[in-house]
Amino acid sequence: MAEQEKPTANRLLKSLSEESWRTLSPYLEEDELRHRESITVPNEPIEHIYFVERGLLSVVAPGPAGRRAEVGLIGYEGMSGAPAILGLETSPLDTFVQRPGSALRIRRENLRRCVQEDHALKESLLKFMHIMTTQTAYTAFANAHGRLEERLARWLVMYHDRVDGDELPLVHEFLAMMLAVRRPGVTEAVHNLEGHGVIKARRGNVTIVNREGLIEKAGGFYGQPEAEYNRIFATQPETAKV
Amino acid sequence: MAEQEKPTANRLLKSLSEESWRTLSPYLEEDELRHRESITVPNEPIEHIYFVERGLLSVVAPGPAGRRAEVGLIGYEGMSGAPAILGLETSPLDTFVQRPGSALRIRRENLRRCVQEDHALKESLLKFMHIMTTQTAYTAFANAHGRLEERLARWLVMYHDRVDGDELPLVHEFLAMMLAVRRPGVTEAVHNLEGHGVIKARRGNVTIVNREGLIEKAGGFYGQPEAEYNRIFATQPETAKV
DNA sequence: AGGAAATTGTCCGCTAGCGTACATGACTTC
DNA sequence: GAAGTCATGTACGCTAGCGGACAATTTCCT
Repeated sequence: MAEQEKPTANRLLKSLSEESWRTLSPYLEEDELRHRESITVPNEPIEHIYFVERGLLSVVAPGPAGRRAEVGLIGYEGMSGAPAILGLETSPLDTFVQRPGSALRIRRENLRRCVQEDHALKESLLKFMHIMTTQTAYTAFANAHGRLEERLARWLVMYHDRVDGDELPLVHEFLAMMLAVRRPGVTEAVHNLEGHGVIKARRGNVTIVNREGLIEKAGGFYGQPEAEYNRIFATQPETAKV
Repeated sequence: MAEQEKPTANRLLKSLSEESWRTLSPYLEEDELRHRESITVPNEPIEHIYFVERGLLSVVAPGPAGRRAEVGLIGYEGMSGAPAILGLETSPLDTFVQRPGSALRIRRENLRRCVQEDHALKESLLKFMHIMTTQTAYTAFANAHGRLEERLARWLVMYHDRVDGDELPLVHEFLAMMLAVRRPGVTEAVHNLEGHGVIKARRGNVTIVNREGLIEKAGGFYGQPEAEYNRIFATQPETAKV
């Protein structure tokens, strides 16, 4: 089966071999991703694993005093709940719908069964897990070194990668939470980026005007995990055709 | 084989089933961990995977302008080069010896063969990979929210977890690099912690005086990945006996 | 012992971003 | 179209930590 024929927009699923797809597909069901819906609750059993088709998931590390920081962003290129591949029931991290859309989902037990009988499937999914780890590592890096404006720019580009179109429905308050900074700080940084003409901001919306310029504004903090994704999934024969 | 009998101090290896140990052990060779030795070079083939027995490895994300930030710390509880389990040849991250010691190491191709024929072995090692991801996620969290003193305290406790004794041979310059902060900032934070009597600092050395107090000084940033490790590896029958 | 090197202590002005509060503007609801 | 809610703009004093420089100290090497 050529990947174009697989009835999904998920890049990870599309990269699977025909056989792996046959293993998995009977258990996949279409599901809507509703705004702010919780996909996995920290330390509670993961029920479903989601292969995103449209929309965005955020993975967040919850800490003391209700503080949180985003450690991962998942779009149509990936899946939620990676620990489930390893047979783990839970994870301390929190995953929720950040931008509504849709996904193919599978029950944890079924995924578990699939990856146990289909080794190649397991390998593919684990490779995505590596990408997520890389993303998290570079988020730690950016948090340590990056200025607010750079981190914001990085984040906007990462968001842009994962959705159609240049209009990102976002409010400052939410950005502040994701970046673990103060809301007026975001307002100021948005103004600066807009002043440089790389984005255009309206109430509840950021539009990417000049993606390349925005990447420059990210000051070198964008790109490493993305390069890793392309490196790894480009060597899969099924994606090489894209 | 009771785990106590396995000739290794590595907690991950000790947690393996008798069978998995038999799969792996023929390929393991003792190796010295020399100070600052490079264990894996970013984007170059991983040659060996190290199961640490004594000493410490640091995993670092290298970024533009020679900037770097630590995203993982590995002692006798873990292993280096997790991506190799997945069949990946390389990783963008850097691993080096932070504190000299010794390890059992295995060639990447051999590890790969072992995990392909021994499913349970693969599962165990992958579970450690999950721990590393969790550690990285909470490093990102601490980098985003924590003050320098809190991050330093967290780091010292994590170091303390992974070595024998309370004497940590450390210079401020190095701590500054790990935490991605300015060296005099470390000096000041060390003084503060010493002023509270939780550590004692001498040239090239930090001694843990009051571990519990130090954890408090970490302001809630220490503990989540460690809890996850204990949760996951305590359910392994082999470690339950310890 | 004497000089070199490494490590730590300290100081300066500076900046990013905080915490807080409040005002303005925009969209929604009835 | 009035009231209410949500989102954004802005201001102010404050603090942590920066960048850089330099001095003091300890250890190492010869």
